[in-house]
Amino acid sequence: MGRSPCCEKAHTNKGAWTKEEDDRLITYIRAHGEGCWRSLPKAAGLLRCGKSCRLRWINYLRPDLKRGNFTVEEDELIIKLHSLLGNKWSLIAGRLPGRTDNEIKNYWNTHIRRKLLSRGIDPATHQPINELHKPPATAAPLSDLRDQMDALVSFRIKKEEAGTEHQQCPDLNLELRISPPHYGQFPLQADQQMKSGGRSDSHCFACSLGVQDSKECSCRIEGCGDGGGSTVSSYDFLGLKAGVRDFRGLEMK
DNA sequence: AACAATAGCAACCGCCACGGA
DNA sequence: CTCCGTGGCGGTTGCTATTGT
Repeated sequence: MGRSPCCEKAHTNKGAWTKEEDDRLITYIRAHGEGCWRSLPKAAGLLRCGKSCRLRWINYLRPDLKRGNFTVEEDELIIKLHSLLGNKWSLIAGRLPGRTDNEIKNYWNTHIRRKLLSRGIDPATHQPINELHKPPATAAPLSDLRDQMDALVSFRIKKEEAGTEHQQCPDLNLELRISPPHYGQFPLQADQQMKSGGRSDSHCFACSLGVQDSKECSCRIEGCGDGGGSTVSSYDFLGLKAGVRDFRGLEMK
């Protein structure tokens, strides 16, 4: 038994969306909100698979999208975040209000990669290309790993470097910090986290990145943001392997 | 003007994590 | 604990627009 397809391919449209399809999707989501994507196409009268609807909505139709060119500040922020997070486009998008992971991914591949290469920087490693020709180091000693840990933990994007971006987006705290799961302050949650392998259902991604009191913040911790349902389910800090879901808090209000 | 090459981006595909049964 | 359905993510594809010859 193979994996069941996400939709009945024989009866679904593919390719570019028409204006009418867009209208149907928008109308449906405005009326019912983002619900079960699998059943949405049928309910909305669309011959599309749920995944396709979700993608179209998230990447193109959402009302809070910021269309248009990326600013220099956004450029630099993307580069910094990529150097920290790698190809975690959804995480990077979470730090750029109004931008989608797909948009950022495309922008990276078409513009920023070339920009970095022209600066003599390897876009994958963010190291000077010359450095790549040095003989590879042998297994990193523990002290080096510790240094890298420290660097990650204390990594900050300086506000002054971001300049106008911060002024334009006061909610965007550019003091980005990656830190190990925080257990001490919330003993009950810590217990839940331990039981679920480090996951938390109440500590949102915004908080874990140091953007408490922001619009992105959606956890229910006192003194935190205004809520909205986004959660961080896991964040493999050491490997920067994030299984972060639904952190954008973009439900229709 | 016609064609080829390249760039840009929307959309698709396959995999994986999560949560509920 | 395991299985399965679903949503989400990252990589890739393919179409269209633009630029070069």
